[in-house]
Amino acid sequence: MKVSDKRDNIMRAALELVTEKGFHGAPMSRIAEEAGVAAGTIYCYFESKDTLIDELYHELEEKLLAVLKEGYSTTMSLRERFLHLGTALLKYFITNPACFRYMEQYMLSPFGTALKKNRLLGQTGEESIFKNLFEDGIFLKVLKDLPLFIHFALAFGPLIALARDQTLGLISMDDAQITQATEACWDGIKR
Amino acid sequence: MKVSDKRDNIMRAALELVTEKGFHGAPMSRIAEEAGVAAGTIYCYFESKDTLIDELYHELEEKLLAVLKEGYSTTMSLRERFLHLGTALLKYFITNPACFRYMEQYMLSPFGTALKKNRLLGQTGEESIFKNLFEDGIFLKVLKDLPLFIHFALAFGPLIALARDQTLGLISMDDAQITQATEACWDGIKR
DNA sequence: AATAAATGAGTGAATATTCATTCGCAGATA
DNA sequence: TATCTGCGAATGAATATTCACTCATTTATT
Repeated sequence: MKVSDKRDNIMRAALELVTEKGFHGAPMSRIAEEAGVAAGTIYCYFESKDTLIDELYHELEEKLLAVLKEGYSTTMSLRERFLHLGTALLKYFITNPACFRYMEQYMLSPFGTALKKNRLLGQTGEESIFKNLFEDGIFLKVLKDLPLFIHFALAFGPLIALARDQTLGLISMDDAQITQATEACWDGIKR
Repeated sequence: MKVSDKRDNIMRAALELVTEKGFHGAPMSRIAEEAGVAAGTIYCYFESKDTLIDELYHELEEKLLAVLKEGYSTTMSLRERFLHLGTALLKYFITNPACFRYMEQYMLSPFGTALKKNRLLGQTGEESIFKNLFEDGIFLKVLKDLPLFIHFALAFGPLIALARDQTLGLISMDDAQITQATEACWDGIKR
């Protein structure tokens, strides 16, 4: 087994366990077991459980961001840009439920709130691509003249809620419904 | 100290600690300490930590539901009914941040997902009042012809997102913004 | 005095992390 | 080629901590 394989296996095991049982249902011992690795080995790759959790989050976010950018261009109309990002986000979460559940748990934990506070200053991550879209829309008077944070809530809130219900197995959406839901979000933010 | 005071103090302490540090940052020993009570005393009132957590949630939900029903009447127009409920919900969460943060944590934990699954069958709790509203709106062709769960997501998603950001101290909304946000939610669900 | 309520040190299980030891193998040596 | 050597990677038993929960005892109430 190669060095990088071990790191990947640890990541995979952590993702799976945290997703299924939550942060506290994922002890390092079980992560190690699941990864086919000794308990101490994790500490060859990660300083602590906290850094493992952090690094996994940032890796997932990077992948998500890459997917959102696929086929995205600022030359499209604002509505097209929004629909592209919204449906891509929802579809990605639905086809990668573990990713969604991990990111959501992270975001609601002390880790995530700390991250959010930092990002209020210099914007990074997936948020800036949406920020640009909303700012353009407000300037061009296509979107309502509301604070950015309300636009974020109106756009993301429903999509996250749907992703959650779907990954929990409470509902099952098809592509048409995904589009309908994203269009309704647009109705919420558009002027 | 009266018997009921002790129970209330335990509840208050649990709410405060869970709100600030999460379920796992709220060990029974600290809840007892914060409540001014011995560790064993909690077990005079609650069978286990789990039942304490459950009972606290249901108590908070009951209070919230009572507030939402204040001044609510099905004789109002659908839009008025929705704006009443939406703004009342958001205002209540903003003025009771601990309540919001507790309920959100609960809902995302295994406790909450179990509860949600049960409620899919026989509807109870705060959901039924919204369910009636949405069903009326769809029947009267005032709302989009979408599955109920999408309406729930469109209506609650943004409000919850805003309540979260506000209770985390990331934003600060005034009454006008609360109304604007709720009106935008209406735009999302209306035909 | 009799009963009930409250106490808090104690118990055992679980957990994150450490560290003395082992392992595997890339080069060096003969 | 065959053997040795050094070293970082990997190990997993041991450690120290934390936690939910118990129960013999004390305190309050009637």
